[in-house]
Amino acid sequence: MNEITPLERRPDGGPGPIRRTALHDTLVSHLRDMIIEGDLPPGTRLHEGQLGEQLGVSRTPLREAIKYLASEGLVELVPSRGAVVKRFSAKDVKDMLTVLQSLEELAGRLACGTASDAGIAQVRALHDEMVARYKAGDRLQYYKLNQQIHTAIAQLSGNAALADMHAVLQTRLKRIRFIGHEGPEKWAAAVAEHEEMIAALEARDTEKLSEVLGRHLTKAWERVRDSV
Amino acid sequence: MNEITPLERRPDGGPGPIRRTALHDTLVSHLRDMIIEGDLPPGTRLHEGQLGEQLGVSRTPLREAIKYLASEGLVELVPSRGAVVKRFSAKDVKDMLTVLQSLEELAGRLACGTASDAGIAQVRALHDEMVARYKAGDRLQYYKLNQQIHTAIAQLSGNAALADMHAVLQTRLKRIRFIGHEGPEKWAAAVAEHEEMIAALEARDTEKLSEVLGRHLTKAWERVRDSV
DNA sequence: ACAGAAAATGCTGCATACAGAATACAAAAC
DNA sequence: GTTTTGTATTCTGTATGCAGCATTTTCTGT
Repeated sequence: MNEITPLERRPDGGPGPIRRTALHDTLVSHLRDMIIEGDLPPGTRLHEGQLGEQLGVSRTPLREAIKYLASEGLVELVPSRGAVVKRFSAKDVKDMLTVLQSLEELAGRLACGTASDAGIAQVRALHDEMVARYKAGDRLQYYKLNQQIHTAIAQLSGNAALADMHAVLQTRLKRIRFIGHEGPEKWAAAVAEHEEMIAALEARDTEKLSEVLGRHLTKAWERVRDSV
Repeated sequence: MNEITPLERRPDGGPGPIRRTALHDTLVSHLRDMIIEGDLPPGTRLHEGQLGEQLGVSRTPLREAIKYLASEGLVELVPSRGAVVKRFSAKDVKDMLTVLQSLEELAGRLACGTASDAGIAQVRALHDEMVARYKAGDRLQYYKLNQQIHTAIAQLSGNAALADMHAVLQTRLKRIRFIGHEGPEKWAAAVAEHEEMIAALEARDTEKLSEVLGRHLTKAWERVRDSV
């Protein structure tokens, strides 16, 4: 997608010493994005020397970031041969969506009980923004807000472990969703489902929300099925 | 629990060059065990120089292993201050068990449909072995086989993502369960529930298995509640 | 004696250097 | 022409060294 660019190591832009302490987090996010956005397609070997030079970072922090991502499941470590970007089969994706569905149903049930009105209002705000982006035809922003909404619902559950697991799966799936270009009618259906979701959440209708979230992901599978 | 001992870096025991390629995995497992078994209690700062010297490893691979464990959620990275063993509150544990329960119910449903007879037989074998350890009063082996059974059921689902998420939560909870000393009557109840589980699995009784797994974890919370 | 500031120590974060393993290539033998 | 083996290169795996931040200790002034 993009070219591989050096890391911005001085976020404030000013002179003076570089921010050393944030390099690890920055590197992890950067690599994660590069994988999600397709700069590093599945199967690519992560060449420490080369990649490090392109990013303007030495091998040590790069290796640490790669190990971190390996534990997240985005890359695979092969002894003596470095790391490669993990490749997901269609079954893998379906399996992940199955688990995600189960987690979101749980999150929906919990959220209806424990979420604050303010929290629900925030999700509503995200949703309205997303609909605006949809109407404007801005796919990228729509996609990002979509993810944010699902993440927000997971967090509304008040269950940190649940939000964690959800985030891990969501990250692994991001790349798939990123490339999944759905047609206009399917896109419209997805937006309609989201509207149902928010309504159920505002009504704190546990069963309804759980059901819609489940249905939403079943359809999500149909939408990406052919892209995998 | 144990003393901190140097890593065994030559698993074959014989002469010749040490197995270098496995160091990362070995270190990760070793540190994980040290955390689970209480050699590194929650809140402990992981001192790179000191810990590395005790393990007989230089700082670089140690740092990589720590970053890996950070992504697994066992340790927390504090900028400029290294890593500390993560501390879980009672609510954290309850939350993790809630998610684990949801995952196991899903696994039970899937396993009843897709598991092979051979796979079920293996779980039965583990169960019988576990009962034998129970009768012998061997708590440690009982505990380990108990974990293996739950892991095995997650794997029987045939859903790799599910098994993954289950394993992550199980690992985070291992320490809690390790210290949770239940009384004889509660122990007996747990064994009885396990017997129900296996029976339901062998009968491929989806609803029953799902229900028992759910109940089993609800009770598990009651058992550890006071230990946290 | 106490409070604040300055120096000192110890640790993390990053870079570089070195050793061993895997692979690629080339030359020789069949 | 094909296979095999030796060599060279490249990359990973590990160790070490240096610089900066955090904390603690000590010194100074009131």
